[in-house]
Amino acid sequence: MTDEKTAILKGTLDMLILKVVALGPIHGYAISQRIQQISKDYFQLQEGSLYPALHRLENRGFLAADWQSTDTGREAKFYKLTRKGRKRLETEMEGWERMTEAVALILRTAE
Amino acid sequence: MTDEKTAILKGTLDMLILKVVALGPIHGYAISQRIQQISKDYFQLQEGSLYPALHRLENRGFLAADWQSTDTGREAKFYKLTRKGRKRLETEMEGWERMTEAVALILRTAE
DNA sequence: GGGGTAAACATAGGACTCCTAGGGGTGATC
DNA sequence: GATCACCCCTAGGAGTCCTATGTTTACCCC
Repeated sequence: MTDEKTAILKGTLDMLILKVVALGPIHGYAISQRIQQISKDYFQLQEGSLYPALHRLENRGFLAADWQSTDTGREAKFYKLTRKGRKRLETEMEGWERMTEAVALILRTAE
Repeated sequence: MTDEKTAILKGTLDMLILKVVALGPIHGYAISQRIQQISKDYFQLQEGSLYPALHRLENRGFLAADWQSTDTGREAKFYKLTRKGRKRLETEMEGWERMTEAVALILRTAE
């Protein structure tokens, strides 16, 4: 059952992650916090969504990772964009623009 | 594999259909044409997506259907919005607004 | 020292949605 | 009478997100 709680539209998450990583190297756990913070709590990213997404982005060559220690003294996997990932982000953003415009065309149609 | 061809964002289709049906009673086949036309060919709705969507919208009580004949003299299943469907469309449109705003917040973040 | 909490990672399984690829019937057109 | 456009339908697969659960380590408090 698709209920109203499904906040993140399927297919959007990758773009959001790429965008946040584009702001600077960052580890997974912090990505989810950052997305939540920037979106003013609209997106509450679950870890069960986050980590699989990170792995597939890495597998596809959009992200590169290495282990470093955080401010709080723990080991964490820091991600950064690859060149391919930067391109991907661009095309995804353009696609998002076109898509939302197409939706807007329909939603604004008054008979 | 998620490639760039995936035009319709999962979860958006129901809203688009409800909106088009809200413009006036219309049968399934015409819905897909109308969506394609209004969106200036951006959305090319497949029948394998359309009909299952119509059935679930009907099952959930958002659409009501009856058979009538078209201009071209064929039998077709005409859909119209129920009261519940009209409410659903409203909440989906509000949700869409909030969601795209949240995405915009993230996409426009320039460190 | 022991217990609790937050940070940080991970995976399995289910639900849902969309698409591909079929199938079928009818009216119009050449 | 064959082809095309119209009009409906379903099964199966791929992909994405979520729930639920598990692990380890740093920190805090008593």
